[in-house]
Amino acid sequence: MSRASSMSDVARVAGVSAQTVSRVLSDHPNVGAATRARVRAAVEQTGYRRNRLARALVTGRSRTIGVVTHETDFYSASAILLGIQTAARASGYFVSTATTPSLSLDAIATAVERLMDQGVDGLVLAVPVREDVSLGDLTHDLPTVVVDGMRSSATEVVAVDQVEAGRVATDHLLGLGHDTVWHVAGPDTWNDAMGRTSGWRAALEDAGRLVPPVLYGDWTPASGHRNGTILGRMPEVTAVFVASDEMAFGVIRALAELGRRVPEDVSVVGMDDIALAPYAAPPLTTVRQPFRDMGRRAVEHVLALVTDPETVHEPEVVLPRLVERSSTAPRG
Amino acid sequence: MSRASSMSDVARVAGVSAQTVSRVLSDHPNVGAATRARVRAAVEQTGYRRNRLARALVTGRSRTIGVVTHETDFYSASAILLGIQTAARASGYFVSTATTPSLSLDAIATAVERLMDQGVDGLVLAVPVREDVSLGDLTHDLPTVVVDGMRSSATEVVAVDQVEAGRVATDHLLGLGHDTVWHVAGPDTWNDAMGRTSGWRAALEDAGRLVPPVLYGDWTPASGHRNGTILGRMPEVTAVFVASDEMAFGVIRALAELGRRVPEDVSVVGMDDIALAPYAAPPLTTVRQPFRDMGRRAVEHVLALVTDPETVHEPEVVLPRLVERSSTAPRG
DNA sequence: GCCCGGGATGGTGACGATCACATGATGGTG
DNA sequence: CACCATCATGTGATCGTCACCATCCCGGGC
Repeated sequence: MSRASSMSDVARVAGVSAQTVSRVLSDHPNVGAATRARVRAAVEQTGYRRNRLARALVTGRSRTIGVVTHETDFYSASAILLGIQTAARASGYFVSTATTPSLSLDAIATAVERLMDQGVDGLVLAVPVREDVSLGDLTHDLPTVVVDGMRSSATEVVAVDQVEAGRVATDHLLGLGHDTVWHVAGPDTWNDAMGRTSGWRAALEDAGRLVPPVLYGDWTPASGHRNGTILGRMPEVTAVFVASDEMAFGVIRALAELGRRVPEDVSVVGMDDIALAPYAAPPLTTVRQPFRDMGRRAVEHVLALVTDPETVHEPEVVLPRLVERSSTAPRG
Repeated sequence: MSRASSMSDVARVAGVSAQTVSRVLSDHPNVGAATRARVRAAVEQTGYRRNRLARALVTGRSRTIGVVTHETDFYSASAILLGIQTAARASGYFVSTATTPSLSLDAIATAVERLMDQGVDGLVLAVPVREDVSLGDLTHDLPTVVVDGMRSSATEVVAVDQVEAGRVATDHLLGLGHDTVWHVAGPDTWNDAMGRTSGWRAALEDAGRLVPPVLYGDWTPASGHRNGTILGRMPEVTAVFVASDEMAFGVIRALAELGRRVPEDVSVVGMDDIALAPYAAPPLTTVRQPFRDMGRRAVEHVLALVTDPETVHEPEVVLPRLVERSSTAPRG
């Protein structure tokens, strides 16, 4: 084809002005029924498709939202992205993604700028944004929702109650009779990870238990394995709360290598409830995170902000749910 | 801010015409050094950013590539997407994603149309496209590369040699002394899955072994578990080639539940080498797929097509590599 | 001294759509 | 029957950029 047909082509075929075509396509009320039908037919006949670029240029709206994610293949990231995709599509929006190789403010800012160059209407940051960062500076006041962030801050955040999540996991283990619970945490650059850690600590303190030192991982199963090797060598460790299922797989593997059985010798609770969690050995007790749902809600909220910048975020707190499987057992 | 600054704003500040600003920004040669500097300063001062939409409108290039993926959280999909993202960014391109809830031709066509509305310059289809489908009809002759497709077809495809992959896995098991190898395949709608199955069958036939009936899964661990329950009940099954690691987790779990040990009683080979594969119980022997690399190559090829539609695809065949871990052992 | 080539710049008109406003027809009302 | 509200449609300007062509100026060759 030499050139895609434009509105004036359609207008010519239908014998009306381009403006009328525009009205028909935008479902404007004030168009005669006969004209409308004629235009529809002409559109069909010419195979016309509205040019979104031209449209975006003049309206200032691209109907695209930008998503910044960390450049990893973690389950959580892809699940959130999936929720975002689905919700955006349902609302007739497009999704443009920018990954950032690092979590430094610079790298995130670069990703954001790339998306702004794209002309996105709103932004979902699926990366941790520290509380001391002014979101306005970062995003130049584009409607933005952060998926990993402190709910206490002024920024718009969609998140489950991570403190509660840490607490639920820990309480479950304490309830099984364990004296205390060890913790393999996520990187302290992530707000979600820190939230889980505080919940864990709070639960232990509330129960008057000893708070063991925190071990840190980087979300990868390999880092779980490293930490599992340490924990497995300490006979007093009977219960571990791991801040992600992927790390939990590593921990369990390391324990197995050291001859410590799960759950007979050590109980392990993960976090996320990834698709493979039920198929771990043993099936992993974990705290479910509604990733898709978070993505969906992030989109809904961004779109609300896009439509009306004055929208106030009502943080609906989603309570995480413990999914009990076989990696936890009463203290032997 | 009331309105982002435009080229004419910058031009006014620099005391030149908008055209000159455009030339400076496009690194056109014919601009005086002094003028160039002045314009650069003005750009800096006004915080000007070129409007990509307007640019795309007039040039007909959006510097965006569209990706169609299946709406799932499978590791493979997110890893490929990751490779695409990285490569696109490196080339200064943007990525817009559209997920399709089903693999029907209609659903895929809808996703493609959404992306075309977006004005993408090229397309990567990370979904299976049947050989009898005219890619041209689907994509209206937009530069397109398919990631899951038959290499034999006329379409532009980036893929590893799946037949070889199936063969490698099967040969490995036969080499360990197993009489034959059972197979849990992926859905027969996927070309990759079918390739693996043919490789498996060919390896068995070449070795003059009995070819057992194929069991089919849907890539999910749950489907692996279902099939594992069947296989585990048959004492004659000593070796299984599973078409994805995620299903392999399910198979292994089912075998464990039935009291069959891996690898002592049954050897299992997976496919993909997902991040969790080394942390399965036991660590999974599998065939590595270079997902990120495939994504990267898909982008490179699409961009070549965008630049020069006459580009001919040289299918560099990537040979898959067996990664031996502990889920396979010589026949006991 | 004249002419020519080419580097540096500016002006104009698309690109494809929408918006604000203008126009003409219609019909109901006092 | 004059008047105005309402609906249906057209006109012109505009969004921000780049392609194309015109213009100006300078230096060099003959």
